[in-house]
Amino acid sequence: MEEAVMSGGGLMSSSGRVGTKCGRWNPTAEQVKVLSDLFSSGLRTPTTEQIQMISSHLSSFGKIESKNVFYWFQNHKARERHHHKKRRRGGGGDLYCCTTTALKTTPDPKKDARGAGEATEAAEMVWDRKEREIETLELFPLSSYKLQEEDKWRSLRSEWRSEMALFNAEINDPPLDLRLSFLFEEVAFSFNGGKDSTVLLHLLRAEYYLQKEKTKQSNGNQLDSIPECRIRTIYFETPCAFPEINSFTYETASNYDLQLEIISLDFKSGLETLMNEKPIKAIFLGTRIGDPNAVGQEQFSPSSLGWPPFMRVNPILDWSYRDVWAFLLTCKTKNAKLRMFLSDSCSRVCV
Amino acid sequence: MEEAVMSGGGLMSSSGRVGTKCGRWNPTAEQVKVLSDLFSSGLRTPTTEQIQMISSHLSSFGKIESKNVFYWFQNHKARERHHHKKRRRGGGGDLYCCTTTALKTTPDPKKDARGAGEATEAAEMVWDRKEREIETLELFPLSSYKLQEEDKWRSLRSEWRSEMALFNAEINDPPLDLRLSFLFEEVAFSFNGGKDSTVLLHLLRAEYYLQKEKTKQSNGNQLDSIPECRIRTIYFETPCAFPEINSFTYETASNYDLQLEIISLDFKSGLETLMNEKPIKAIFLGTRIGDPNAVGQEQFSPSSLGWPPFMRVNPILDWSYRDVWAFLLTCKTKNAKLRMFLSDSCSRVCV
DNA sequence: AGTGTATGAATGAACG
DNA sequence: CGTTCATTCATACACT
Repeated sequence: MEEAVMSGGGLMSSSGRVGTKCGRWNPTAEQVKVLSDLFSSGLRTPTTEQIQMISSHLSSFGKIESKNVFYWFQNHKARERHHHKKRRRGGGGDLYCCTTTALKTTPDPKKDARGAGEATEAAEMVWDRKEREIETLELFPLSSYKLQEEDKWRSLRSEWRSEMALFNAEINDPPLDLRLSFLFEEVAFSFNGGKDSTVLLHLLRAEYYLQKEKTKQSNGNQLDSIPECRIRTIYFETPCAFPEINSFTYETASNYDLQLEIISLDFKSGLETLMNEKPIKAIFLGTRIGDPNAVGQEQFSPSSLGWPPFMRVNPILDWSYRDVWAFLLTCKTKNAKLRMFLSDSCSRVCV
Repeated sequence: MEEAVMSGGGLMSSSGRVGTKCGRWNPTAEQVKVLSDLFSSGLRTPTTEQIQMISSHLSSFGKIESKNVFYWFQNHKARERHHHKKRRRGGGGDLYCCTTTALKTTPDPKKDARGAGEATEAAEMVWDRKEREIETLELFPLSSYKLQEEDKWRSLRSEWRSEMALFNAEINDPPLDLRLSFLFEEVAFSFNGGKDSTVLLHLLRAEYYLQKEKTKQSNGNQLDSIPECRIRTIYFETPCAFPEINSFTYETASNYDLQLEIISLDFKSGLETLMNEKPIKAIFLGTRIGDPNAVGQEQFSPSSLGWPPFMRVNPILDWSYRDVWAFLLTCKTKNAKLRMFLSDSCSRVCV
């Protein structure tokens, strides 16, 4: 009984759809988020071109066809209307009648819970295009930071770790692990000279060297020196930036041997150009909660529509201002001397 | 965590859902019965209006929303189809393959069992809108009949009681207890002059006085006389009734000081009018198994769709014809002289 | 306490 | 565009 009835299609790459039978499209959490955002922005019946755009945009977050987008909007629209009708009529003296549309367009609380629960799972799927045997990198909680002054760090790290644990316990978000090979292949890092992205830079470098060391030891190869961390670094050069920021950025880049890829004018098309040269699946960002463009973002958030499709990864999204400062001071970063110049309005990029 | 996420609406009566977390709709046995009846009557995809009607009708038996009704029919239909398919396909050499549709439209044997098992529990919940400390009235088995000739009664009662016990054992239906205060508040009695409803009248009066006596004794108040039993009595006056029935009905009513509320033409709207004046949660009926309108009814059966919502209570549903006669003869009711005029087709009312 | 079944809820895919 | 079908997820409950 219970045969795999469908799957009439030919040989499609065994997309690691988790528990589902793959008979039909199963949107990832990111795809749903983009679609919902568009819907709540007012989009109801996208044109064919729009459907094409959205579909190709979303294809970065998982298997998808145009018709899926088409059906999604059609269903969502119809069900919104249906609910409205039911609300209006059944609104007699009954239980649920409040909340016009807003509550309905945003996913149900229950679905939210589900989405949160599956977030990492879905995010993992995006990375999960390659083999599994590779060592992983735990970003939450921070596993270790061996670059320097490891001892001074320990207290702070335990403090953070407890914060993380609390946070994770609250949102039921287990540590995210990313795979190093992918991390340094199709992933970029957005550096803007600000405190937050500097923190992120150190985190990435720390993890890089930590993992490299592990690999080296397990290989028994003690002679080769660890190659420098050369994560692809993108600098969105804002005209409003203070000169010090720019100079600090370049200085830092040379300090850490970063190959800055500078985008100055049109961020979107500039990024597109970069991604055409070499694909980018995800970009690490120093966004923190409270940032103007952090609204609606989570640790993993698909890029907004209109932008090239990629995953925005915000590892320090939940870091507090104090965390950042403690981190940087402990790191004795040059960044400290620039603190009076940094303002929130200029220190963020990318959407 | 795990708040009661939904029920965005305001103050809803704390629907005393038993063990469930109320996360989702949990239909009562009455609601399921109505829905199943409608389904087995052929209804598969009710229109929006029908859904509204059904929903508001069922809201008298417990918390319910329109979407619950919608989903219920959708699921029921789909699962019926699914089972059909499985039957057809898996017809290989397996256990159960016979019985085309007929068996499926009627509720599953297992579901039947559950329904029976929960019937009293759910019914109790309907009554359970008030406190619990009040004395209860056992209708099954008949607890006592102290009006008159108690002695002559005893044999018959024990006989009945054994029948009841057998019956109860078979359908696993423990004695139903109703609460007096509710019984004589939002409950009415349908009297039609027939033997059965006359029996029921005596039973109700008997229980009334019995309980009153108990209360009086426990209060130590021996002086006050017990007030007359004034249960609300509804008479559905059928034009086809023999003149003798009508006259007997009125005579009986005056004998027992009943305030007859007469409904003659349109039963439904007439009943609605009555219920608007003073709400009626349940109506006692003299329906017995074998009556034309007894099909599908149980001791507690929600009113049919199209009727105002109330609970039909059929205390003597399982009484035999002989039981009724024995009862009435022993009671020396005037009813006896009318026996030749009563026909089944004219002696039933209410659905 | 784990397991299976029944079923409420949701939603993708389509039909007319 | 409203409606309906098919499939799947999630949960309550029963059984052992």
